Amino acid sequence: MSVLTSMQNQSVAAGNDALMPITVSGPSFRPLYDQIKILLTQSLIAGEWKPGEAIPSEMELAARYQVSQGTVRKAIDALASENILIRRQGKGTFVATHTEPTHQYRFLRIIPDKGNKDKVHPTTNFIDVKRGKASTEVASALDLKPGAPVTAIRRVLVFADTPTILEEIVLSSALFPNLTIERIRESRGSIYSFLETGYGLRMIRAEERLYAVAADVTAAVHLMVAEGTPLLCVDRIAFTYGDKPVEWRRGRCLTDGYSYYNELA
Amino acid sequence: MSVLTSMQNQSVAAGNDALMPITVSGPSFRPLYDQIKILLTQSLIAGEWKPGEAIPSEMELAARYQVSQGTVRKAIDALASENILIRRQGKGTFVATHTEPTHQYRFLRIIPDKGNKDKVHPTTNFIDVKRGKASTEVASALDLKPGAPVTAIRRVLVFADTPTILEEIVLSSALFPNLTIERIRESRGSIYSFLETGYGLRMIRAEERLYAVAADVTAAVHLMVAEGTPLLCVDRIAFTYGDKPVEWRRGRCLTDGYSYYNELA
DNA sequence: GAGTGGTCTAGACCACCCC
DNA sequence: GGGTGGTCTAGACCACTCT
Repeated sequence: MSVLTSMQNQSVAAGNDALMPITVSGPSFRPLYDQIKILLTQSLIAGEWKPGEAIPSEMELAARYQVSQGTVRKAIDALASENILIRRQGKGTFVATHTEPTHQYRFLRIIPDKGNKDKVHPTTNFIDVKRGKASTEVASALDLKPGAPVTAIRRVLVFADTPTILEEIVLSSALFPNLTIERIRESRGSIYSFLETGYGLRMIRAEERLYAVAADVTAAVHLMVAEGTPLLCVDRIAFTYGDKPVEWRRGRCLTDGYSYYNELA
Repeated sequence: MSVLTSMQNQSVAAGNDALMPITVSGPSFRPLYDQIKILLTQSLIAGEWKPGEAIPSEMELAARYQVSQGTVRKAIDALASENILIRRQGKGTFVATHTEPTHQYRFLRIIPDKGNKDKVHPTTNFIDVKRGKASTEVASALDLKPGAPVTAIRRVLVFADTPTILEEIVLSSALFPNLTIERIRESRGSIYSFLETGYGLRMIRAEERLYAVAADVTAAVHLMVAEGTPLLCVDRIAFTYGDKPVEWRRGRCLTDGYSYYNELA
């Protein structure tokens, strides 16, 4: 017995007068594939399928939700286009992960000015990891109370031997306990891949705001430029399932030979 | 007689031994809906349907290309997701246009820091429109010979009485003859809407590169700030149908109360 | 060969818009 | 009421992957 309400009654085989026409459709109408998309998302939140794992086949899901394969397909298509699931023909559909090399630096948009939009993978120098209280800015971004305990990571990304980005990353200490510089370092990967394996929280989406600032003393020192040098500042809020904000980040970037690349459609 | 090659033979009605199995499928396989997408794009390039107009209904197109409605649907879905076509339930499918108020500033990503991501529509002050020769940078961006004749437009976008963006827009004079400040001014709309109505060329996509610079004298004067003020520099190349680059643009933006907003997925 | 995702079809019906 | 896009189904077949 399905809990879902469909646009159509399943009166395809005519003469089925016994069935209640459930086409309430009511004030707010939700397509079936949308409801299934929500159910799938809930299973992802609940951890029924973990990052990297395969979800059940389309046929199995169709049977589970009592809908046709095509409807399941449409739900999966939507999640795949949001980079939450990954389809692989002949193999199955998988929960996306930041651990794969391909998705390692998925959110990094800084690329060299020359050289055909190829990303250059940076190396990372950690500065420190400190515990502190959330500023009002961070608190409102992460839906925390001002002053809530947070952990701040500072690091420098080095592109081809040039220190290029000074980053400050802030996470709720409640959500991510026991964050230490050693644990992050030994994970050897992106921060997101570390948070995924270490805390089971996957980032699926982010919002960024870009603006220009002059380098202060700290930035000047770490990026080895003169104080006052114009820097590209990138503020980011990253979200997990259910649009829950879990990371705040500010990167200050030396755009000398590098730039932030974006496509508009 | 269809020119298209399908994945399946239309041997649905069995016992059709006379038909040649066209399933060459060969080395490079192209889904039917992809081929139809290309045909639709060609019709758009040819100007068979102009911006703002409706294209034929899905049923008509299915009949024209000798495929099912579902296949046409998938082709249109792809074009709609690229903002090339716009679907309107109950009315039809339309060729997207920059003339509509909704799409007026589709490529503008600068929004106020406060106020929930609402775009503020700027007013425009034109500085000058000059003819000149393409620099090597512009020439390579627009696929022109270095030194080819171009027209450069300079203007300032004003947000809430604050001059915020100084823009330089470069277009091939061959493609866009007789560009004058008067014609642009009297068109009263975005540049892209003007180019669309005046020259029939529609921008469908753009690439941007962002970086930080210090304000030079010109920028300082027009944006009314001190020389050396950090500015967000946005270089853009805009493309028409067939990925043909037709506009080069550099905007220098005072990010004081405003920032460049971007979503990552 | 069995299983998975991917394509294509034909047909029924719903929601929306306009006459 | 008739047209358009939107949803949903059932079924056939293709392409890919692994065993």
